[in-house]
Amino acid sequence: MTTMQDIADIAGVSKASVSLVLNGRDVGHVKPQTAELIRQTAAKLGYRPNQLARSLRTHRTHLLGFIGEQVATTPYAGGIILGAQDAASTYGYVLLTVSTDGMADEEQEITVLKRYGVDGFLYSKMFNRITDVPRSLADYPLVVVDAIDRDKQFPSIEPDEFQIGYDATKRLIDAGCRRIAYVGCAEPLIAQPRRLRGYQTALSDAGMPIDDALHVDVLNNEPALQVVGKLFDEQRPDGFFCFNDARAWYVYESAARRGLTVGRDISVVGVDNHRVFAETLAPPLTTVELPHYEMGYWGACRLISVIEGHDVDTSIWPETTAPLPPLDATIPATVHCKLIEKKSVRK
Amino acid sequence: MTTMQDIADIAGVSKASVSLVLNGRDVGHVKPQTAELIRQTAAKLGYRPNQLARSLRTHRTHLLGFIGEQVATTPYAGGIILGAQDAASTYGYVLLTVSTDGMADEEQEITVLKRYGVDGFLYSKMFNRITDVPRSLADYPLVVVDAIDRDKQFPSIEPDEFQIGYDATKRLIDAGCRRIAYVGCAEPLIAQPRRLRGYQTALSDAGMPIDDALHVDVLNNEPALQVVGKLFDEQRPDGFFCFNDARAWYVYESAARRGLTVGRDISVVGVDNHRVFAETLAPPLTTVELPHYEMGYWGACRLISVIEGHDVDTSIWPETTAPLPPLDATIPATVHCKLIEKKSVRK
DNA sequence: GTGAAAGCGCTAACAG
DNA sequence: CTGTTAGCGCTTTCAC
Repeated sequence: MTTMQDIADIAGVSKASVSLVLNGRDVGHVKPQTAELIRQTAAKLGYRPNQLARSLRTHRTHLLGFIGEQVATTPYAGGIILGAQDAASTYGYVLLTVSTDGMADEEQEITVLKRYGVDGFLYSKMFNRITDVPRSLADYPLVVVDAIDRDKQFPSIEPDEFQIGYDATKRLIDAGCRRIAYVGCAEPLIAQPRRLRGYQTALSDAGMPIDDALHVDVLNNEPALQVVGKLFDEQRPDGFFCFNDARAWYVYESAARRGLTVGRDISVVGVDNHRVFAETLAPPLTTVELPHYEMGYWGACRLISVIEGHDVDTSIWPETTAPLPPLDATIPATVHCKLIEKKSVRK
Repeated sequence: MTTMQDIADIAGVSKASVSLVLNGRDVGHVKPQTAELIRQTAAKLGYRPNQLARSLRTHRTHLLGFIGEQVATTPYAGGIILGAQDAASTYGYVLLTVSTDGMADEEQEITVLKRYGVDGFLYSKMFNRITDVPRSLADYPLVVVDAIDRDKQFPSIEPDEFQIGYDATKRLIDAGCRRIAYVGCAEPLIAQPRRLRGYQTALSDAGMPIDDALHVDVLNNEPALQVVGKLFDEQRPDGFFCFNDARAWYVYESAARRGLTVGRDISVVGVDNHRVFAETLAPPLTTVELPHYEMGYWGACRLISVIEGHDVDTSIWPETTAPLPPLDATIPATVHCKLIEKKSVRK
């Protein structure tokens, strides 16, 4: 393994010069000629910087602690991880991943990550909710992903819930639906009121009335099916926005029991975030897909920008020669969602 | 941040003694009395070892490089990651995760991981195949997960493909099926011949004939549906083992076109590894679930055992007080699969 | 038993 | 401009 000392010896210069040159801080300090010599020697010897030694000195590791959940049971955590990793990789960071799935002790995992000197944390949940960030994380740069911090102490990144409601409803309107129901969630989720407002705004924008009778919020249980059934019988909606796939299931089931065909007699758009639907029903739902990858990506960007004080470190040597993309204040706090067309909406 | 020097100063001993004690190598070197004093001082000061400094000295980081793929699109990578992390965590390691999904440059990611001094690599694929391990990894401890190394140079861990074929076929036999078809994969996959042998062995064990006419291998394309249709018409099977969910789809579709109901007229068991099925069909398949978590878990165990020469490092201080579980040669090379019962098999 | 001292590979002051 | 020096926090001989 070649060290800076080796390079210094062979090039006949000092470690210090080598360090300066290889970290791109040579201009005005090291003669271009010697700098070039150093660079060539480094390349010839196949020098690879020892990140450990560097970190020990600088107190910066370029390590991001990623704390996730439900990593094994949904593909969503994977999406977030991948997005975060792409961003991290772009800016010269790496993810130290831990999952709190089976873990009794989140704190233990946090302690371990701290031991490795992570520069900051990505604290990620699998659906948008208000969460308590462990106090042990308070001193670190941290970004909450797919959730928000109860104390609003840390920046967070969430899906654009309003837009979800708006887009889905718009799609139903475009499909020709005249009586569009909102099948929501009776639990106190962040997303619920926001999606509802999106739904209502889409209706208003289209000059359609907002009829409270078309709005039901249900839990994930037996009575839910009756409530939705009643909605079918009393209101006869021709379009449904479903808060998630569990809610979509009630709509599909109710439709089936009434001899109605989804995609012909009624149209359904739902948000796919619990994977129940995809595994249970056919044909698949027209879906508003939650932007997990994007949240991971922008979450990591924001974290890095916090860590670096909005100044990207360009001293990643020698693999990265291209300048890093600028990382500035244009990082979004909410992310739009894609609408995935399937067969459940009339053309 | 408390360092060993701080402890030494306060306890009135030397750094060396502190190091010995806190790493559990004090017996016979440090007087029990001073050892106790050191431990108490450390606890009082809330000492946390600096893993970076330790690693710089020892050339051991307790970092495992995890190289995965399809992290964002399937829940399977997540399963492997979680399993690997659980094992890692148990033995005092952490996962440094990178995914090669969108990556043009796997090598770049590898270089980065090396810079952090990972002790070894988990090289993971998302379905069992023969893979080339990047040459740049050759000098490191490495375990291939859910694949095998073409050069058989590295240990690997795979699903027990024979058992998959055997269990699935056994299930169909138990369900009363008399003519069980094998709908396989015409691509050259490792799993194909092994599952086929499992299928054949299960039939033999049950005293049933092996009829080649009941065995078709298809690609994932249009003709496949015709081949399976022909199988239905000419052989009239009453049970189907499907290589994966894509193959299961051909069976479901063919059945539907002939007015046959899965779970009543015919029974179907399949291996769920491409998620196509789950998103496309109802009712869900009776499934042989691939043991992703387990492969991750045992893969990490094997890697750690290679790294440590079958001797687990117990110097994880101070959080881990309980002795680590023994890590020995009982690590499996193949992992059994769970059979998940759904509605597609007659009782 | 215990402590002093020499580094691991790198960065950052400070001389020259 | 360039080299010397002093560590970052820890482990590990090797004297005492």
